[in-house]
Amino acid sequence: MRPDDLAEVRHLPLFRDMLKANFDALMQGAYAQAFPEGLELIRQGDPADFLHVVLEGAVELHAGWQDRSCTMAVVKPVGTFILAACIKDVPYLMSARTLERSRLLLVPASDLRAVFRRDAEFAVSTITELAGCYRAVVRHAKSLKLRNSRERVAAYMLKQSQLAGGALRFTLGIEKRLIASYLGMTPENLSRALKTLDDVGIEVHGQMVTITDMDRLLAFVPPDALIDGPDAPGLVA
Amino acid sequence: MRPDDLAEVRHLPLFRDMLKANFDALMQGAYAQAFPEGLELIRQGDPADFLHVVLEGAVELHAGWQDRSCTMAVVKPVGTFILAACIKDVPYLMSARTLERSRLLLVPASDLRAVFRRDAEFAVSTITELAGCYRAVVRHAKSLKLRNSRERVAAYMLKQSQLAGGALRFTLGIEKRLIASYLGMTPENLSRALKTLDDVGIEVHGQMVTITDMDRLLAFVPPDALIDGPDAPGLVA
DNA sequence: ATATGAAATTGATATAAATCAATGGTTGAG
DNA sequence: CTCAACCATTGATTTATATCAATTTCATAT
Repeated sequence: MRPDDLAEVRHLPLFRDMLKANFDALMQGAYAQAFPEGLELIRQGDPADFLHVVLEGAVELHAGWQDRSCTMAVVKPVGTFILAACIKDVPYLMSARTLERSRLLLVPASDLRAVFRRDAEFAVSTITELAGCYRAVVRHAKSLKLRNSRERVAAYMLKQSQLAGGALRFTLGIEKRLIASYLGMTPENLSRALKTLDDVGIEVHGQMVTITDMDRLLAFVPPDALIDGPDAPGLVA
Repeated sequence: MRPDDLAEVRHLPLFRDMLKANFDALMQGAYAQAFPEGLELIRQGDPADFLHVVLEGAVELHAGWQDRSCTMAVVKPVGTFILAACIKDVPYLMSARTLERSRLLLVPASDLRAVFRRDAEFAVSTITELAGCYRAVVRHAKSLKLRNSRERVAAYMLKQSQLAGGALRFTLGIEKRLIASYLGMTPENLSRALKTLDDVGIEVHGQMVTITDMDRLLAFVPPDALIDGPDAPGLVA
């Protein structure tokens, strides 16, 4: 594991407030590893052995039932995933696969549980991180239940624009089929929705998104801090 | 606040492992109060001042956007809600209203935050509680994305049967319009879905549900521990 | 460059679900 | 007991979305 990785991990909200000795102990048992694109890192139902931290690349969290599956989130550097399962020592609810070549830090779940019992600051950070994750999923569920697919797409684009620093022009960064699945619709439906969204000020060509009329976009999907608000760090989709 | 309430609260997973002194201190600042039916206890967007514990009655958590709204959960005794907002000291993502006359325990959020900083056991309990809440919402989102409305209804009935100790006959306990909203569908659609579900072994008359053919029901919605698994205590719908 | 395979788009159609409208049933207040 | 209000149901219809099928586009490996 590279020293600058260590520094970056140390700066994560989850790790930055804990005692140095405890951080070092955690990292002692952890290891960084590179994985090729398309690798299934964990499968839903597996026992939760490691907290995963994305150092480089991108990881898709997805879930399946019967023969169906859907994208639940995409995590980019520097974000963590499956903290909750590790803490409760129960099976993962979601699977994870690399979307590109990725480097991950794997922190043994048992170490995690041991450390937050003796480091109050780390316990507080864990609480805050989990609360953030919880709220992110609640927002996702609200979006699914309160908006139709066209509105979800528009809100998604608006949010990506904000993540890009308010740019009116940005690239999507992930495949449209993943966005579609994340937003709870088919790729065909997303494609059609995007075409009709020029009515409200969004134009998309390939990976490039241009917001041609922010006022109309804002009128169409009034952004709501209680749905579109800031997520946990590293959580892209 | 009644002594037996106190005992019941003390037995909650969230509170049972903390030091007695700290529990007493928390309860010192807390107060129990009865509310009439249909009262809006909190509104989404409000600052999070109190952790709520349902001692008696039932509380609906719901969310709104534009002119729409939907039920996100129903909490019955003895369950807590809006822990995450209290911890992060940020606005509530959901509103809450009493479904019937209810008695609640209100614990000041600031006390909460102070106590888990000095009581490691309480911090661990909070972590575990939050992880459970997180997983409950993830399951809800998975259900919304992976199942159609008929399947969600069938799975809901199956789960209620299990909550009723595996009974093949049980009462719903909440209004159908709430169930519909919770499951992400209209009341009309729920009504129709229920009628067609006799095909797979479910019959509903009023509030009474009878599972007439468990095998067929299980074949139709193979229950999945990663979706239908046990929720946080007190979380009914 | 060209061939290959996956993603994205497009069109046609089917299905699921929402909406609108009307009716019947239940509950609680007076 | 009767009425009013709300919930639940039912039917007719519209709308949203999924599905199926066929191209086209794009990225990549050869």
